[in-house]
This record gives sequence, C-alpha cells and structure tokens, in this order.
Amino acid sequence: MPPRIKTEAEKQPLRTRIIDAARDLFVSQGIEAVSMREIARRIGYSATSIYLHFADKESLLRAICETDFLMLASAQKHILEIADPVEQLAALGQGYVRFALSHPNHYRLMFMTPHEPFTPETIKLQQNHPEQDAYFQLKSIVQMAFDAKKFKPEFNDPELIAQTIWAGMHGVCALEITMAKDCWVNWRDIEARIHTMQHLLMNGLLKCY
Amino acid sequence: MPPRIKTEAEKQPLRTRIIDAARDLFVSQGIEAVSMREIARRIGYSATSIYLHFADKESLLRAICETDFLMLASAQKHILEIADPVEQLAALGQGYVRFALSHPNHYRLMFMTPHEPFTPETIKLQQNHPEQDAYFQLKSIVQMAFDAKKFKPEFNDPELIAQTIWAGMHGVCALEITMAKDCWVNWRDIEARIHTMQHLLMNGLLKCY
DNA sequence: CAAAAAAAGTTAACACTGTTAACTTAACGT
DNA sequence: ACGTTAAGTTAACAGTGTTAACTTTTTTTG
Repeated sequence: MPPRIKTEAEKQPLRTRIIDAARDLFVSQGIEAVSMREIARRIGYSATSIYLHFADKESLLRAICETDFLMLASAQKHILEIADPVEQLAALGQGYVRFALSHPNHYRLMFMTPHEPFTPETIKLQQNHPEQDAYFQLKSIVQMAFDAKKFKPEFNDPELIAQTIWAGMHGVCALEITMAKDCWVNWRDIEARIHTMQHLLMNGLLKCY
Repeated sequence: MPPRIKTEAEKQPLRTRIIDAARDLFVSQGIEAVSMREIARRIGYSATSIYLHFADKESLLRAICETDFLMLASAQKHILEIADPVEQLAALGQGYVRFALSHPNHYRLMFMTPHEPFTPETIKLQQNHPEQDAYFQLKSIVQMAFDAKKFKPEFNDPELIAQTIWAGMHGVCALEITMAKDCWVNWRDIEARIHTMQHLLMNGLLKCY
C-alpha cells in the first residue's frame, strides 16, 4: 500500500507544528486554555510526544514567546529606515501599541507574565540584533536622537530614557489589556489615552516636538 | 469534657480565616501556590468547606482583591489632608509606587490579572468613597488641581489626565514586577526610573513644577 | 427536655492538569 | 535479516477545582 500523501501541515517538522497549535490555542482562547493534552489532540499526537521536543510546558511557552519577540521586532524593522530620529521614535511607539492591542494574548505572555529569565544559551534570538531585538531598536533610536542633541539637557542617560518611554507605553497597553472591561473606571477612549501618553513623553523628553 | 478554649484565630469567623490563609499563601509563594486544598490544610478544615463561604476560587480571589483595594486606599487617605494639590499628586504617586513594589503579589492580582468585572452588587467596596476607592482619590486630586488651573491648557479632561498619570506609574511598576530579573534589558535603578517618570508626568502636565 | 429542622463539615468521586516510566512501533545502517 | 536507535504510545502518579451525598453539630420548636 503506498504511503498516504501527506498534507502540507503534516510535512512540517513536529516541533513547529506543536508551537503553532499551542499558539493557535492561546491566541484564540487565552493562556488558560493551553494544555498539553489539548495541543496534542489538535495535531493528532499523544500528549507525551510533546516532551520529545520540549522539556516542559514552560519551555514550550518560551519557544512561543521567542517567535513572538521576533514577530514584534520584524514588524518594526522598517522604522529603522526613517531618516528623522524623532519621527522614528513616534513610529516605534505607534507600532508597539498596535502590536500590543492587536495581539493582547501574545503581549500578555511576552511582557505581563513572569518567566524564567532568557539566558543567552537557551535562546536562539540574538540580543542587540537590529531585526530581532525590539528593545535594541528602541535603544538605538533613542541613542541616535540623543547624539543629535534632541533631548532636553536634564535627560543625560539614553538607556534610562528608553526605559521610561517603554514604561509609559507599556502602562497604557497593560491597563487596557487587563482592565478595559472593568466599569469601575470610566475609561476614556484608548486612542486618546495613547495620544496623551505619547504627547507627554515626546514633549517632556524632546527639546522641541 | 469541656470544650477546648479557642485560640484568638479560631474565634474569628471562618470566612476571614480563609481569606487570611489564602492571602498568606499567595503573598509568600505567589498566586500559583494558592490551592483550595492547601488553604484548607492551613486552617485545619477540609477543602470543600471553603465552598460554604465562597462560590469558587475566583470569588475567593476577588474577596482578597477587595481587601487589598481597601488597603491601598486606606494607606493613601492621609494624603487628602495635604493642602497643595500639586504636592498631593506627588505624594499619591509615591505612595502608589511604594505599595506596588512592596506588595508585588497583591499588585499583580489587583492590576495585572484579568478578573470578571467588579459589579456594584457583588462588591462591598464603595465606589467614589474617598477612603475606599484609590482611583477616586486620584480623580479628586486631579480635579482639584484642574480647578486650580494647575495644568497646561492643552489638557482639558481631568479624567484623561488621571488615567494617563496612572498608566505612567503603572508602566514602571508593572515592568519592574514582571521583568526586573530579566537580564535581556540592562535595567537602570528602579528609583531612577520612578523619578524620571514622575518628573516627566508632572513637568509635562503641570504649568510649573 | 426531646424531637425536628437547619447549618456546618466531611468523604468520595469526577474530570481535568503536567509529567514520568515502561512499553511498543517504526526507521535505518550494516 | 538483525540489532540499534529514534519516535510515539499507554498507564500511571500526584496534583488541581468542584459537586453530590453523607454525617455531624448546632439551633429552633413543640
């Protein structure tokens, strides 16, 4: 009997099929819905076979995380082409917020859930790579603006500037993701909140904006 | 045989003993360590007896959350006595950050974990009560500063101002709580990050600070 | 005071979870 | 064709939240 022709999905190595199935699950139903058995059910394997490719659930989630970090950095890399560093900064902020709000589950996993720290050995992603490390992108752009003397003189530490910009945008996104449905707070339109924060950061940090 | 003299703890109604045991657990070992069976073990009851006081684990966690919200608001209520609204704002920010960083597990449960929305029926906490609602405290102080024409003219919506201040401080705290151990980022000192954010918010929003 | 009713707790069980050990099947090089 | 290795499987363990049925304790009532 000839071997049944494999579908495209079945040709993929199992490791990536596991990641994809797990991602599908948690993107559509949230992290709580991701169970080893459900992942296995989706790809037609037994749950234990996942352990042939990942040490444990943590590792699997970190692998997903890794591809998501790459996704974010990739989506932003075109910004590095923009000439004006101030425009770059604005675009990066916009892109970051878009990513967070259109992929809330990814965002939660990436930036709102504590994991074991990513050590350089266990991770394939290259730190300080302009197309793989979104934080490096931010740092670089801030550094360029800093070198061009765009910031007010009281801000003399580019890395601190970068981390403050990140914190500001993260605050808006994180509150939106966890608390948007909460009617305790009479939330203003998310676009207004984003705009106000960006305005505040830019105006506060830059000499003229 | 006479009934054994009850200890002080045993005299407490069971409901609060459950909450306290659960809080103890998750403060010291994180939310993952909180299981119905472990809570019960600690207070010497069977796990199912918890269900006589709480519909499910969610409800129990919400009850903890509620007492924590009260804790935060209580810790801040003295600020309402301060005369100058700008000083009030600064003190409120400081207090908020202190709370977040000294009670990270509480903070995560309160502001970084999605729950079912708190409806006015299911909650004992009074919304818009100056000693029970920390968000109301923020709103009030912002409103006072707004009425005193302390903000720059381009910021004309006090609630939006309040939400932006919150987002800024939350961003710093939330990143610290989830990512402090992550050596991917060369984190600046948390005090510097807090100070920079506060400086930025105050300088950006207020006419003169 | 005793009987009935209500409240408070308990055990056993169900359907899940992540994970391990032991076993089976398939593939491949000699 | 045989032995070896890899790939997957089933069964099982210890844990989870939760429910139903049963027992004990307390309170109310005749």
